[in-house]
Amino acid sequence: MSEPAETTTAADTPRFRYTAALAGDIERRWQDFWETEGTFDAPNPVGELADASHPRAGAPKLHVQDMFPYPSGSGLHVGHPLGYIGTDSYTRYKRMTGFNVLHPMGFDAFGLPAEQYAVQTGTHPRVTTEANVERYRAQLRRLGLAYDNRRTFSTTDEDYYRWTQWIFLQVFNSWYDPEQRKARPIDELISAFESGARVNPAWATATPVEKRKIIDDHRLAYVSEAPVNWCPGLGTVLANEEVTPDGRSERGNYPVFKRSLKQWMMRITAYGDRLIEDLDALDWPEPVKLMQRNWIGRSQGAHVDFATETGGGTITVFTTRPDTLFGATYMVLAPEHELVATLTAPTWPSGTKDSWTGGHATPAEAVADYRAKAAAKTDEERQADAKEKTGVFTGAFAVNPVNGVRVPVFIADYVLAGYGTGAIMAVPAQDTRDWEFAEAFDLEIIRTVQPTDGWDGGAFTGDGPAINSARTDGDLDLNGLGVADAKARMISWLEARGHGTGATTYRLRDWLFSRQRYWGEPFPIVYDETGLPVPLPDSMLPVALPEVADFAPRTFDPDDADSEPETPLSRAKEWVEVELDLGDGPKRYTRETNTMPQWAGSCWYELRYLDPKNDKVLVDAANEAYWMGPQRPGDTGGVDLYVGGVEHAVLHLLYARFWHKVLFDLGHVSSVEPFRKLFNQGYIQAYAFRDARGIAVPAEEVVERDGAWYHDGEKVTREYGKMGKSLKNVVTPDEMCETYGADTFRVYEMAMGPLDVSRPWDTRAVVGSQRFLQRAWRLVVDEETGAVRISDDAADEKTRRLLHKVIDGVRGDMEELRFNTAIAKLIELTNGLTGLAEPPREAVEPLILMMAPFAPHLAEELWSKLGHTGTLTYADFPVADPALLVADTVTYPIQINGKVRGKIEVPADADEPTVRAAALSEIADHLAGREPRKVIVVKGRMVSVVL
RNA sequence: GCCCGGGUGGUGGAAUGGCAUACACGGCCGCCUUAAAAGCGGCUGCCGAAAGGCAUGCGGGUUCGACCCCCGCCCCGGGCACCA
Repeated sequence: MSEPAETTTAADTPRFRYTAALAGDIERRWQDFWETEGTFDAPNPVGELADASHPRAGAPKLHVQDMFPYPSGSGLHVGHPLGYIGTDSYTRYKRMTGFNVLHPMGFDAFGLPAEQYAVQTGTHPRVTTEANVERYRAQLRRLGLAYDNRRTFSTTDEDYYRWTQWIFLQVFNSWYDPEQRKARPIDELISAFESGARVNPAWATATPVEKRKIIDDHRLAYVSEAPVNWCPGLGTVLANEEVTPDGRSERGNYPVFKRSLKQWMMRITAYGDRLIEDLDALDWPEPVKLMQRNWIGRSQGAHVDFATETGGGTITVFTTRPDTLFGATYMVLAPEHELVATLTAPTWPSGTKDSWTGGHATPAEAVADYRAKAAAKTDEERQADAKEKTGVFTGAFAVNPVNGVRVPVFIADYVLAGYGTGAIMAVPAQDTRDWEFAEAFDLEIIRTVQPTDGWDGGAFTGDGPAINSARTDGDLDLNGLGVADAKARMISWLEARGHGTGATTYRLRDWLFSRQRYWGEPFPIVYDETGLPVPLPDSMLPVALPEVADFAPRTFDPDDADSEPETPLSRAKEWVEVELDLGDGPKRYTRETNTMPQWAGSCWYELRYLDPKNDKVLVDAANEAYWMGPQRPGDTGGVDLYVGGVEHAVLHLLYARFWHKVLFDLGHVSSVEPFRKLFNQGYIQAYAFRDARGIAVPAEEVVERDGAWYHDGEKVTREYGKMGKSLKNVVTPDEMCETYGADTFRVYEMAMGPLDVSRPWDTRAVVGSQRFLQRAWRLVVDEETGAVRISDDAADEKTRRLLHKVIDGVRGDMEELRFNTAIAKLIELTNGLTGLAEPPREAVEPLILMMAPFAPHLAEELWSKLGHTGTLTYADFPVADPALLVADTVTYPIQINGKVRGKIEVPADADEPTVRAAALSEIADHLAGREPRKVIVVKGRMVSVVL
């Protein structure tokens, strides 16, 4: 390396001080070096990226990945790279401990903002997106992040989305076999129907088109006419996961309506059980696992059939508490339930209470009125009204199958059409909602579980012995059984008598997979004259996005629920209408004009990093097995460490797991899960300031005086939140690199707290990290002359002990991602060395190696100044000498009744009686002749005396 | 309402049963400087002149000893919310 260019600084700043300018010079040089040398290229076992001569070829592997960013137009602020710097520090450390490290970075570049910008300005989304990606690359490069640059891509690259489309075809060409609990090729289902191995009564007589429909209904990707979330304001439909609990779009906050529309779906529900069960094997934060469990919402219980008296058919309910069936005193259907019309009685039966009729003369009127009111309510209003139970009696009665008792049937909006069967048996004694309804409508309450002593009334949902739960004929008696046993007994009775079956239901719905947008992956699907979908062969991939004049989907008045989606691609007429030869000669086809949701590209990118140049397969089996395969029996495989924000807990992470499992079932990957270990980093937030009018003022211009804040002499108020343009509190990594240098910025971000904790940004405090690096620099370089001032003499005993204590501590911290405490220890070591006239090489070299993960440019520079050639990337991380970790003397604090009253220093190997005697003599004054009641000596720790 | 996570100096944080407040910021004092900045050194939990006392959200408990374990409560952040 060449000597640094002379830095221009104030006249009296020492010429060789580690200033921002010098740091910038060092950083640029090393970034160029790393890039030219391909320093961070990780060798694959096979293929184009294999390299048997690499220092880590064949070494134990480590695959660490960040959730890749969407490259937004405003670039990075200091909060964005927190996780990237964390994984970079960790992987640089692991490289030095012998691992072959894969740490790639890419860009999730399809998505709404580029499209909306395109709509406003007419700029093609590809142009905007590529410019943003270049800006991100430059910003990340400047931070010295050690990526394997051969493995980077954007999801918008044709080479990439070609494989996204290929995976879609895999999903489309599969069905889920519940017996084998896995996806299988659709051809196997067709063969099974043909041979009769699987019985489908309609198959034998079906026409070819009908057979296609039957098959299409089994595919894992399918078109369905079903209620979906239609968002007129965005002009597109949305997945359930993209709709907020108050019924609005997560992006844009527009109203969302339930509309029945023909859309692509993915059968993620088939994987509900496996998605829940396999969570147990993952090393993920518990809250994220819990959110996924809740979202999937598996509940186990039974379907129970209730006969109806009026000939309206059988009402099937789902219940998690079949044990309480003797306490079912009424039933409720969702207002939209299909049996409501046929059930509703012509007149009010005798015994109808006034409160049940809603003031109407006939059940039909009451039902019609209630249904109209319920339909008019938005989800939001429905929730707001949730406290008060409403409903009306249908005039119909059903028969409780367990004891033959007649129970009235109501409709009420507290029962949801979309969950279970849309109908419930109501057991007020054991269900809070049913209790509230029963009180409001004066219905009977029969306890079937004995509440605990002192229960003050209300529904009892806990465990207890069953009561009032026996048939008079002795055929069934649950009394005395606990809830679990009673459930099991009841289910077997229902099954034996044909009244019901054990059952499991899910809250999870199938994944709505099509969007009415331009900037997304086109579907590799065309439609023939039957209107049924036809998959394109692999040879026709990629299906490239066509050029269009107008990128916008048709949007509507956000409240216009009856509007119809219209896709941008449908306007590219010459693209949509196409002649193809799909095996039976050239024919006219119509292309699918929806595009895939933004999640598609991020559903599998962890796999493409493994083998990004491969144009034969998605990922070579040997490369996949090496980087992501299971490491031992029972292991799920997957990325060894995946770092990102908790906001993707159910969206991205659920979809990616689903796709990965399909690919596993079809034999394309050996790992069962995409991400073995997940880590949620915290957020860096910032203070923002507003003046008296409530307008945000530039945060950097605000000064603090006596606990108040002022801007231009005017008092302003402070708030805490995200960094953003509108709050005028954005701080960028570029500014930090300019003012302090990238290494200082990196050290500061890692030192300011644990990686998983959110915290406020404080530019003023960055100088502390710069001072640390300056002190370390000064250990090696004379600031005035630039000469290396290291001594080759042995370190003194004290220095040596400090060094090895720090090595030991830093290794432990690095393994556990405790970067803040690792840096604190490095600062202690540095401070311990700065006092020495000539710092010993023996201690300085390990210090530099240990600093390398956090301040890689500085470390490389000092390493070469100490006479080493090339990079330290693959140098060995220091190892502590165990002999130097045990002290030869130990200081024991002495407590009297829990308060420290003295200290003694004794040889480390002193036995207990010696320590005890020394301690008692030390505190003789405090004892004043009294005999201690008890003396506890904790070896190596302390002495506790009780008076 | 239910389920998670958290509450430690002026600030970010350290300590997972054994000397509470490591490390850093800020503040104060000093060195250097014509001066300022930068840099370097010292002090800095609170009360108190000191001796000493008091401090890890609040109240109890277990223990020789509790920020740490247990019980009850308060506050902050997040998730879910009529899911039968």
